[in-house]
Amino acid sequence: MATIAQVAQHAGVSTATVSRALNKPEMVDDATKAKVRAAVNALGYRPNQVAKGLASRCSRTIGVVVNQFGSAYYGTMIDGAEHALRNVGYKLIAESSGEAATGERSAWQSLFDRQCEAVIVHADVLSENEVAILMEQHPKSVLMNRLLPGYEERCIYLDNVRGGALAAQHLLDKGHQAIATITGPRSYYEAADRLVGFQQRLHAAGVPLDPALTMEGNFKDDLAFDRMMQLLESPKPFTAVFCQSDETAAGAIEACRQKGVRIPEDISLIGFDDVDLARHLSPKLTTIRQPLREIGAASGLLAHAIATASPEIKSVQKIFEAQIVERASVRDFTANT
Amino acid sequence: MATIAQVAQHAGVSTATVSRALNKPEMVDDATKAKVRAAVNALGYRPNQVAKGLASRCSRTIGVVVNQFGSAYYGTMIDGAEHALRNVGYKLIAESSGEAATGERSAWQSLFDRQCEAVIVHADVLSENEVAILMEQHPKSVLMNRLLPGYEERCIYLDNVRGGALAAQHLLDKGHQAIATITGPRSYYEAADRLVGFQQRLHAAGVPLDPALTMEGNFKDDLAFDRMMQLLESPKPFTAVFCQSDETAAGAIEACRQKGVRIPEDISLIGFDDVDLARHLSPKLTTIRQPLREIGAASGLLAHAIATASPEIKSVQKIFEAQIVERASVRDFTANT
DNA sequence: CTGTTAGCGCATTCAC
DNA sequence: GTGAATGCGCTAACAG
Repeated sequence: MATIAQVAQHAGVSTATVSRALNKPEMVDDATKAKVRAAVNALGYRPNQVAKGLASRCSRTIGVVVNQFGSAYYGTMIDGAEHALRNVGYKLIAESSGEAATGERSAWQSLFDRQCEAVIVHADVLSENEVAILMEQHPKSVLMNRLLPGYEERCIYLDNVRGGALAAQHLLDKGHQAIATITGPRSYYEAADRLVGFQQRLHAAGVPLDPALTMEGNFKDDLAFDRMMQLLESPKPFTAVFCQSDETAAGAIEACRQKGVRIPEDISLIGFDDVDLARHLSPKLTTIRQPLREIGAASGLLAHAIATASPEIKSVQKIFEAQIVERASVRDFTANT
Repeated sequence: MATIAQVAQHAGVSTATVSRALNKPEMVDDATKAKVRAAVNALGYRPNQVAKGLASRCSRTIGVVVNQFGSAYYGTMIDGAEHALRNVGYKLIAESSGEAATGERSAWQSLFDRQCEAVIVHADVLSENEVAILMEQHPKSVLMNRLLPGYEERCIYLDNVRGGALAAQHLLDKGHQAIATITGPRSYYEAADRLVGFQQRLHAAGVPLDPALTMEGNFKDDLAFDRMMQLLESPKPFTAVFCQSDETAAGAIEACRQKGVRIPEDISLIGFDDVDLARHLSPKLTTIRQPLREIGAASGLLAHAIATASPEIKSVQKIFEAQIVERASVRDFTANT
């Protein structure tokens, strides 16, 4: 590994000139620039970005912490953030938290220890209070796909209330009147918001949501399977169920299959997220799409704006809207009346 | 951000002592250690890892480059690598290449520029020659899930030939005699190897693989759909198709559905990978499992061994074996004879 | 336009 | 056991 000093010597100039030739070409004479370039090529010199960062106090790096990488949900957001950042010449460095509160906390810290100029956090496990404390401690942080009241300016999130309402509206439009739901973990704000929106819309239409038909899941298919079984075995009749994630719907479908219940003829299902899984399920899942890639990109933009203290902080889109993606898992009762 | 100098001043000692108290506690008196600790807490001091790396010339960081994050395939491997590295006190920093050769090259370089002590590369697009050149240029690199002849010691990979053979064997065991296949891109070595193993096994059993029933896909579902349509519309009869990825199988299933072809009654399907998708497909997909997490973990271990020039380089497992996961997409002709 | 002088924050000699 | 220098590789004033 050649250093800048060696290049300088080889080119017969000072290290400062080499540095300028590389970073501020307009400040240096063409002739010397050529000499420097020649030396750089001859030695295969590559600037040490770490030293550069130390000296200039700017690392051009932004960190991101997620639960895990092995899921399309997180991966898609990271992809979005990475591309957005690449466009402005920043690098993204990712760290996973291992789905533990201590992991989230330490990853958050550690990224700043590495001189990230800002960090994007997808906090799943940390409580609202803990997140608030960390947001105070690290002002250059942005929350990805999470709303923390009081920190709206540093949050990129989906309007989950409207997402839930969308699901309800679709079901109502198709003539459903007896509706069940399998939510996410009660402690997750997304789950709570989706449920609120869902209930409100139903209520507004004079269709109450029976508590006995409201099940708490955890966004995973295994538990969803159990919940759907319970639903199917309960005496309460229903024609549709709103699943708060596509994976939840996958578990529910499996339960229906085992019970010999047809979808959508007997029971209609609507999911949430619209990850790849949704279109591979059978029947193809009607779902509420979350623009994950865009949410990731916005997080990247916001983090960059915060890092550089640019006024763009205000102009980046922070709230995203869910959209319905109609496929084949919801029966239309209004068609054959 | 407090610096080590401020801590030293606050504690009434030298910066060297602070450094030692933190990194080599046994070399410093208990009393002064206490003073240092107090100062650290009082100022909320956190060592700057970048400066630390510069001074000690070891960053305790390993890089990884993948095509994209938004797929479970890459994500799972990264998770494996991250956990393995975390156990040995190393950090993983990931960069995506955007599925382009220049991207792969530049990500590879850039991670070394950031003083990664080693980098793990999942090279998809780069040609064998180009990868070989880069492997020479950067001796501290390991290839993840790819075998590059001549560099076996720095490669972690699946025995794809055996994986292909496994698929063939399973089909033969179930009594299939007329078999089709939809491969990955011909230029990918995995695809070629899987096909070789598949063919050899078939050949050994006296069951030839008809070239007209061998289609080139790209591991994605869209193209697989088209290929399966072609297969279904061709005059050649067949009872099973080996899909070189689960997503390929998903596309094939869709084609069958549109054609009214039942799986596995009319046509049997076998996939490759065993990502989550496989068990959510309908019917549940019988597939060849690739231990992605383990492959990622081994890559992490090997990269760490190479970074620290430890003799463990030799002892980490480099070749992984595929396994068959039987589900419900293959018909058993031997059962009802 | 270019060279000299100072650091960035820390670890690591070498004396004491 | 501890402090005073020195340097990691680079950028950023300040002169000239």
